[in-house]
Amino acid sequence: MKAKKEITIYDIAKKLKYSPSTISRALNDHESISKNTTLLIKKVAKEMGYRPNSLAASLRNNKSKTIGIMISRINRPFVSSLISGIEETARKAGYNVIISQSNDKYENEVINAETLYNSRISGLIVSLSMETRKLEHLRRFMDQGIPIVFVDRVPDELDIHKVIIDNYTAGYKATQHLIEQGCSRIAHFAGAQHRNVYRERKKGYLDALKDHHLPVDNDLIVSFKSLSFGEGEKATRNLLDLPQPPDAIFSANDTAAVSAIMYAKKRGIKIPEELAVIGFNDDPIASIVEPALSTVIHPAIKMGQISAQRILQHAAEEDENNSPEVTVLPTELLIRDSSKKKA
Amino acid sequence: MKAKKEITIYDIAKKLKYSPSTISRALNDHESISKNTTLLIKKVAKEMGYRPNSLAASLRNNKSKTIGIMISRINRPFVSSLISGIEETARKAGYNVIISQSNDKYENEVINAETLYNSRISGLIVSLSMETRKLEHLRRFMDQGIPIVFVDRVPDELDIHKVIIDNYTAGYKATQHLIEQGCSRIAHFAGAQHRNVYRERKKGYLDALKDHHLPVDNDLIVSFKSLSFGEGEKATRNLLDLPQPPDAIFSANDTAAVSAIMYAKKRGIKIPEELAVIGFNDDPIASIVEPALSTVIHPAIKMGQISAQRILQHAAEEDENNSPEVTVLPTELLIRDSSKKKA
DNA sequence: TCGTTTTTTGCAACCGGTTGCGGCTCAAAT
DNA sequence: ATTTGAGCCGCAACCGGTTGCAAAAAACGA
Repeated sequence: MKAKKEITIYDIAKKLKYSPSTISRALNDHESISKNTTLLIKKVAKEMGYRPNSLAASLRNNKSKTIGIMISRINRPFVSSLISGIEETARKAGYNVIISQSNDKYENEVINAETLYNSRISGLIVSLSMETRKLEHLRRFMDQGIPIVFVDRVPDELDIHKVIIDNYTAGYKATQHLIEQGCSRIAHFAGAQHRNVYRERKKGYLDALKDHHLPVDNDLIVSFKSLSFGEGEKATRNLLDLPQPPDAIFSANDTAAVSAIMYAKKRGIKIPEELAVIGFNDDPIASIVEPALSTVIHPAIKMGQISAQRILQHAAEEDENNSPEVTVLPTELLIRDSSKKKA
Repeated sequence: MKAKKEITIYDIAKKLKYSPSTISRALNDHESISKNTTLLIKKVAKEMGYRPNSLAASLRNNKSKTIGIMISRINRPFVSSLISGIEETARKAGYNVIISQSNDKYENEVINAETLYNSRISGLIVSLSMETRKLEHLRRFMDQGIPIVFVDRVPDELDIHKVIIDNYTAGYKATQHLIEQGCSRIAHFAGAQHRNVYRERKKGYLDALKDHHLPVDNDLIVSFKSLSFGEGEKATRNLLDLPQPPDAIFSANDTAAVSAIMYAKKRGIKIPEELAVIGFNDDPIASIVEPALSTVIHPAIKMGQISAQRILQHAAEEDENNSPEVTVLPTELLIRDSSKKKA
């Protein structure tokens, strides 16, 4: 249990009769150190088993090679894939990733922001909690020039970095697909409307109806709090009990869509003949439910990769030409059996 | 973009005419500082907007308040729940969590271990990659007295901290349940046998058969590489093509179990009448597939919480009475329709 | 009142890299 | 021979807390 002494640059310096500054510079490939010395120092460093103390460097630079992530909850398919993408690219660049969950509570997000700030992260990737409406808790990062990239659930502000999908078009296409299958009373499971993703999906839905001269029936638009399984069942029951029940549902997520399918089947409703269903996300459950759920593919891992790249790229540039970039990734409609009325 | 100056303990010291040492001690509730001064200092610190620079403290202590996690892949239901539990308890204690994925490659695990080590984490939680057979890459942590807690996929060594479930009993009970349903030719989808979890589940399966005087037929035991959906389908096909096909399957995970159900149904096999199926993990897909999959519940979040607590507790104790603890959590058999032959 | 104990606080070194600025060396230019 | 300058490298301060040891202050006892 004796803690073996760590090798420092001072040890290398002493051994090689160089100054610590030279060792430091050599290890960082500083140009003002000759090729030969650099090579020698690196060789000896390796031999001695030197490993850099990133804490010391971080302290000096007041910046740790770490990317912070703020998300709602890790154990959701979309989120964990997102993180997976971030972690992968961050690590390749020698960055660590630290994670904080808000559990969709604004309050937690504020606390986590503070903690992450104190950790001197060099960049922050945020997918907003369901509750969040203000960005005050993130102001500090901006003031300090710490790059923030918003991903998926982003604020409406314009001059910020975003990595999103085209929710509007996805919603439009999903609805249009249902219309093309011959559906005319299409219900929509809508998420919280102050979150861009759900608002855009709904807008796409509405415009698709409009463009195809279908009436908008507010009874068919259900506002969800969390798009959970239970909520989905209840909503489906209400819809099916309507005097004129819908002949299709476009749900803003897969969980609710699957619950609709399962509940409707229990009632003896034929899917997709009597009720076509399409979801959003392509969660694993989408391909398991029967009939398999048509859905919109969300490039979660890629979104994570791109978000991380933005941070890394910002960290690499010494000057701060921070023109906020908005990246919109394409989605894809994945048609399975739950919406395929025509052969 | 002007980086506002951070408040340090020196600023507080100057303002209050105390020395930085006193400030530092007061903020850490050091006993040798009088109650009054402590209170005063804390008040002023708050007023001035002081926030501790954990990097500096970490450097001095050569230990950052950070827990490292090594797992295979984040985007798997069990793993993301595990992390969720770790993150939650770690954060409550003021610790950060940094994550590294091995993608089930030993090579990556080695690299990640090195990176985490260099980050001066104060503890490490590890669920081994599928490939890992040696622990050399973790030796460094042990030598430095950095606590390691293994979770779920753990090594066979005895004198280490482990948080696991009783895979043997779970496997035994799952198999026994199938036997009680009247099944006599029970197949097993087994995972890599050098990983404790899969080995134990198989042992439970074998012992259950033995105890109920059922023969062990090696044709009915399929060795999987990764227990994936594709592998599951193929294995099921082979089993059903057998002269004497099985009347039940106990799969070491849900993915393969679900694939078996779906494939068998496609062949017109009745579940559970002709083929009873039981899985492991209770992934979301388990409750979606039809008939719903019986499975073994894995307390993933709790496992994460306990693992984190172990680390925190070790960090709290100044003396190192490191008697390795092994925590075995109970599992529960969740009987759904896929295995319910009798009413 | 004065020495002794206990409490409270300060000094200064330390953790391990990083970096502005200045110095030294040696070759090319004048 | 002297100047100039490019190439290499070292000095020393710095990042912001932490802590052993000693000193100062307060409390106590005789």
